[in-house]
Amino acid sequence: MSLPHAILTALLEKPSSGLELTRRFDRSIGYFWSASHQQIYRELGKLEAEGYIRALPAEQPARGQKKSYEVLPAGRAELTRWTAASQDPKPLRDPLLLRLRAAAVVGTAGIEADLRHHLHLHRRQLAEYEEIQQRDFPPGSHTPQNRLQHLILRAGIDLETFWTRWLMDALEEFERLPAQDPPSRDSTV
Amino acid sequence: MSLPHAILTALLEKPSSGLELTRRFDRSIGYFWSASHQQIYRELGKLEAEGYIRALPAEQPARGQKKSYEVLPAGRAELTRWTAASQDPKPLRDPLLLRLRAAAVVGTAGIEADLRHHLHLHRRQLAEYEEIQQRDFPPGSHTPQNRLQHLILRAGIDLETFWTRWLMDALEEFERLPAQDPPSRDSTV
DNA sequence: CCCCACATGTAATCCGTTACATGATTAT
DNA sequence: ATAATCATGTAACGGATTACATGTGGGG
Repeated sequence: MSLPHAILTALLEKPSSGLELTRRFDRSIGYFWSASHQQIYRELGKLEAEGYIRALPAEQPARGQKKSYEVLPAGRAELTRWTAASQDPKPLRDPLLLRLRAAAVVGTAGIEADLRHHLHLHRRQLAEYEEIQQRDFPPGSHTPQNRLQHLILRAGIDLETFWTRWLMDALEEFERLPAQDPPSRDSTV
Repeated sequence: MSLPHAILTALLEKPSSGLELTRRFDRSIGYFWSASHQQIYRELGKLEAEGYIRALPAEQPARGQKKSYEVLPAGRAELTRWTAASQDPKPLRDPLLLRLRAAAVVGTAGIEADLRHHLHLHRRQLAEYEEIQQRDFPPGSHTPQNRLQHLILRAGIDLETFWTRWLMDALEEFERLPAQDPPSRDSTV
């Protein structure tokens, strides 16, 4: 149940139309909560029906016309409630680690190239975060709001740093590994 | 599309019944790909229908009776194919970071206790991983298979280490923060 | 005999993804 | 006029979660 609250947060920061939200979910907020435009439009409809947001009164009927939304008091209250409520962290779910585990059983053929690909993408993301850090959080800029935002960004930076290092480790391990492909302790195949 | 492959991997390691798989998904494999028993039973049905696995012939008809499965050659082939195929990493999705961002808008009241709770859980998970490391990967035990498994475990350890550190950082930040709750630059509420 | 744990499932709902549809505006 | 682009949606599907249902076997 996070998407509606992500949208409420974005709309509080700045009232927007569906497409503008979609754009913003490709940057800032999307760095840790992505969403497609279909999800966003559907959710905007629900939020409006529940009385959490409303369309800005600019008299646009329907399709093809821009339609901006703003948060109503009930929406802000709901977001406040959700922010303060306790939630358990979800267990980790990572396809790449799963694939490595599978590779330990059926052989590592082909996986190395993909590790390189992942490494490339994580490096790029890390560079993007570091650019943002230099631009938006120069040393000595700390209002309370800034501190929180910077804390969030640092999580992103540290996570990408972890993945980058771990993937380099993994690739090193693979180079040292005998290139044998299927361990095949199971010879029935 | 990872669950069926997680199940195939688990069944290759050891033929099992649905409940046994559920148990194993609460430990080892579940550390990076969790699944409920409902998901597992449904998926076992599909995998059997597709000819990837079969029930071990022990003549059990239906409900209440144990029913074990083993992987067929087609299943192993499919797992091999999937392991080698390239996949893009999914963008990060983390409700806690989202909540912090929301807190920067509607106030940080109540969130600190939950950060402590998360910290506790991550510390516990880290301790569990480290125990496994000492038990299963003592220094000097490196068959190729072991190296891969250890690599995967190290990812878990490093991730939990990251979260533990980051949460301690965050809590420190909160203590330094003025205890004001709603920044409320928006006074229309 | 009854209850509980073991074991296997079904049903309803929600969320996310993919593909497609439609209207309005602007440039050529 | 027409094509491209902006903008808002619909429909269909599949995976995950939650709640519930059903049957077996053993201990008290």
